[in-house]
Amino acid sequence: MAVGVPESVAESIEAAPSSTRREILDAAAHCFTARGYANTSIDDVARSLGSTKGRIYHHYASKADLFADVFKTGMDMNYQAIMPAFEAAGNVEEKLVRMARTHTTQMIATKPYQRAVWEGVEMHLRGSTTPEQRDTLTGLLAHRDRYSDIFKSVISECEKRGSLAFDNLSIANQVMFIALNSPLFWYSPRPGENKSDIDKLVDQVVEFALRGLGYKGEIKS
Amino acid sequence: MAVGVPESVAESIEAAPSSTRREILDAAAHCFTARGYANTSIDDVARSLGSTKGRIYHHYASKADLFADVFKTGMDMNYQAIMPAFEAAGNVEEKLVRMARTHTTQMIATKPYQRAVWEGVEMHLRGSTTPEQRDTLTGLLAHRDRYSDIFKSVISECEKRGSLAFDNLSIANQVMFIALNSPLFWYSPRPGENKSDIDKLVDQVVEFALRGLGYKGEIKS
DNA sequence: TTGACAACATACCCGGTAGTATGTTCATGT
DNA sequence: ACATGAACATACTACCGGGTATGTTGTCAA
Repeated sequence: MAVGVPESVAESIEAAPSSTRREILDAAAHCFTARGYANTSIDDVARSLGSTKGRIYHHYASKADLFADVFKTGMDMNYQAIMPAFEAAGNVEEKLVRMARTHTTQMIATKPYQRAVWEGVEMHLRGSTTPEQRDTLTGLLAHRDRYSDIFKSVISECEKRGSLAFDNLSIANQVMFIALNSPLFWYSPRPGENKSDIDKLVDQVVEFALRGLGYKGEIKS
Repeated sequence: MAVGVPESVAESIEAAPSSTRREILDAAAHCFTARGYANTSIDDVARSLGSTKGRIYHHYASKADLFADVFKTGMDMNYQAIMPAFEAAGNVEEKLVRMARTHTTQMIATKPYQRAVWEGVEMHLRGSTTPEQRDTLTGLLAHRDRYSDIFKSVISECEKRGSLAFDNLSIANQVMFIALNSPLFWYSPRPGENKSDIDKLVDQVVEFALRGLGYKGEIKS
């Protein structure tokens, strides 16, 4: 299996949303992470914007649509963050390390969006209420699966070259992602924290994940 | 810091609930994991029992109380599963391996309860609505923190002895737990699956987690 | 036999929330 | 100047779900 970016991925990454939509998205992402999707009312999002429902329903047909846009925006940000690391020169191991670091850094930098993505995945594992929501979520999940497959292919290459060691590729990929995503559940910004502090956190997480995959090499860049 | 079981832990582990309460708990745990706490109505739980609200509200004062009992029951099951591994003879490394295997096996065996525990932790990270709920959850979380501390102390011992290597103890513990808990998010029982299949899954997860902590020794028992 | 209580079922209330229907304001093209 | 539509705000409806108030049934002790 060749390591390549599916065309469908690049095509489905959309341009940055308009300023007002972005404002709504930011507020929605924060509310969703703060209270969860089900416990967040549209009025909550509107209140945190200093406006009313009308504004949101003017731009989104339903609460589910708003959530879907948060989800997709979060995933798009991940693609854009990861692609340079994926396309850069160097051997597969260096590529994996860079991708892992970028991904984890991204989880911290855009945490509200990424928690929405996480909750979206959980909602899909259950059965979302209406069939239409189901279809929308399935499309979004396919988007995420392609993202996951990019990592999967890189990991598989490394394993073939003997720089990683694990039993089952899918399980290894799953556990790795959960480890890399773990800051979503225990990180919250400290006052007076700088980029170097975050880099140290990322280093620890990435080292854990790659060691878990059986990596023996150096990780610090 | 000596490795020991706080007395408060042993005391707060309660006897198995009565048969009818256990029946309600099982149904509630399944509904909560299937649809999430917020999306699960008391009527849903009652319907899955073939009865009505009245039965549940006769045993529990509120939805929050029902959830709290699911949470506590799940944690109690964890304690009871882990204790033999914790108190058994052998060096700290063997103890850690056995505890990790037991914990992960437990995540799979009692998945509905453990997902409720997970959601309870997330609910606590956010701000649960009423102050009373908040207090109840805080008490439950303390229960869970003590459980986490048992692992933490064992890990710390191993690190002092040089059999583990990581930067920050708390972060290492967090990421390890999330890795060990990961089957909660990707495992679902297959038809015709036997204990040996599950053991293999557990082996992979535990190997990932301990390698992530810097463990170099053997893991298979 | 009966009183009392546990273990439910039934019927109802009511607050919150998604969604809608209808203003209102302002900018822009003609 | 005026029409038009985008971008909201306001007011309202309908429903769902947590919680309660009130039956109903069986059991068991005295």
